[in-house]
Amino acid sequence: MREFMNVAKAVADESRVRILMVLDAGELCACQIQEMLELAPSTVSKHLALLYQARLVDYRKEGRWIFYRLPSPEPGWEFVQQTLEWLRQTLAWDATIMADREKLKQIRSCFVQA
Amino acid sequence: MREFMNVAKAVADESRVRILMVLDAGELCACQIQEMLELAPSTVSKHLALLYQARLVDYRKEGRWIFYRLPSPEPGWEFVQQTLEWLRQTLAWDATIMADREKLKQIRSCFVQA
DNA sequence: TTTATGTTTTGCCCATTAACGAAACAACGA
DNA sequence: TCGTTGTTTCGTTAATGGGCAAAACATAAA
Repeated sequence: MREFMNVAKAVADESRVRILMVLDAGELCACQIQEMLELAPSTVSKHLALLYQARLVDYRKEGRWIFYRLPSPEPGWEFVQQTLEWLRQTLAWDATIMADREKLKQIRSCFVQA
Repeated sequence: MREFMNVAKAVADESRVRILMVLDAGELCACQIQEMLELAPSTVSKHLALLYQARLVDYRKEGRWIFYRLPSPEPGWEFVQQTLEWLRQTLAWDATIMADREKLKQIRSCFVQA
């Protein structure tokens, strides 16, 4: 139950839901997510830490950047995938989510790795 | 998005999740739910009102009692059913939920309508 | 080494919310 | 009618949680 509640609370915030949905299109570094949400870096960092605690995102470090992505399926954590699937089905055509995807195209095109 | 967030916030509380799962076995009056959760009537009433606002429960009045139940499928609100299905799949074997079901058997057997 | 950039941690403020008790409301029974 | 029972509303309190800025941390470039 505790693990379920962690996940449920994680998706009970609009910013975090937007993060998950935009990561569905591929990994992003924290600064790209910050730019998309237009929130302070510390705020976004906290959101990402909470999503990681709930096992809803994974990350890798590369140079100065930290790239976040949705987790790959893991035995014993099927309900994480079910949660993501629930989000996809419910929010696929949501106006906010679609606008975020559009905005992200711009952000992606300006991003260059060293 | 607003409707989705209402549902997401509704299931981000353990008491409310327990209510939904126990209603999956059939309708209950508010006093039975109160007895199961061991919370003050006013607290449970507020939880039920919030679940109703999110369209996650429905109710009917009969005499002095108010019976709550899960909603039947409605066109345009498929995601409510998807949410309930997500809960069922995730929490079917949860210890808390199973204990609640057991406790409810006692509560049901003591309940007599006028 | 110093500077710049990306990220997280810390500390604080403000809004939200879960909890309760008391009071109000509703419906039945004596 | 008057109590009794079931439920909700209201008012208050304590805990939670999202937001920011500033400081700390990490890594790469100058």
